[in-house]
Amino acid sequence: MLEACRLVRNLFATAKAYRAQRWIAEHALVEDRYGLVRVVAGLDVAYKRGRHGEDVGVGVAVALSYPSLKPLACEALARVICVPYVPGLLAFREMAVLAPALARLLRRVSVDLVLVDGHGIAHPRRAGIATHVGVVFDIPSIGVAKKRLYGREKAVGDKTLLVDDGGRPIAMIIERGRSRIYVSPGHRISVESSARLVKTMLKRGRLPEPTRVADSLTKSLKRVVGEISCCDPVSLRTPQCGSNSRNIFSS
DNA sequence: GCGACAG
DNA sequence: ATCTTGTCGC
Repeated sequence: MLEACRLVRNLFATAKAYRAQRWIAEHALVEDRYGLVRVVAGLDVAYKRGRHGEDVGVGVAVALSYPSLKPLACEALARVICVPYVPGLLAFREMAVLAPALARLLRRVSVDLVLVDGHGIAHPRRAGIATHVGVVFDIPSIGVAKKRLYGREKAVGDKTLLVDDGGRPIAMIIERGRSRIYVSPGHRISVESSARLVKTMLKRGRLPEPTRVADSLTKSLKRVVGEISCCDPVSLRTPQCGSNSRNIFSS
């Protein structure tokens, strides 16, 4: 079983991944094509080491009301991840858990916007994980990253942007004290709107609420995930959210 | 050849 | 991302 994963690892073709990303980028819309925002989803993945050295990914998709930012629903699952982390190819490693989680969340709630942990078009091929999610689901998405991957900084007025080789804006840097986050469009939204919306979701800590809650849930859930031997997704019991118990999401 | 390099 | 000891401060 471990050999099977090793095989997949070796077969992973960077060239084909690049082709797929060029396709994703071609289909990404960096304009404001979203409606009234009532529900925002946060996506994140955490990892734990399996008994035999495999990576087990725990993916979470949580829906929050907007602008009140109260948890409404959450879907989570875990599975063995055979794709290695390669800078620029993060989506191929995390989509395996994020896609099923988001798909199931969308079955329960009508989501207007998705915040993904990672970059959107602030990527060497304009196809960061937030763009993958946005294009694949054809849903407005924004990438929120803690570190830069691509692009050079450029001060414009009182703001700092990230621009590509052609000088085109690809992300906005939002600074809070000594820390900063990189906000870039994933799909169906502009750089300006991405930054404006994310700012309205900054509550406590460094990340916007949907991302912070997803991150918190992901870390809590991985502690209660048992051994997973196959690559098939395993559903995770999710904390009840909404009316009565939103306390679980506090931390 | 030498850095840079999301999570 | 994950691992991981000690330390600073409310």
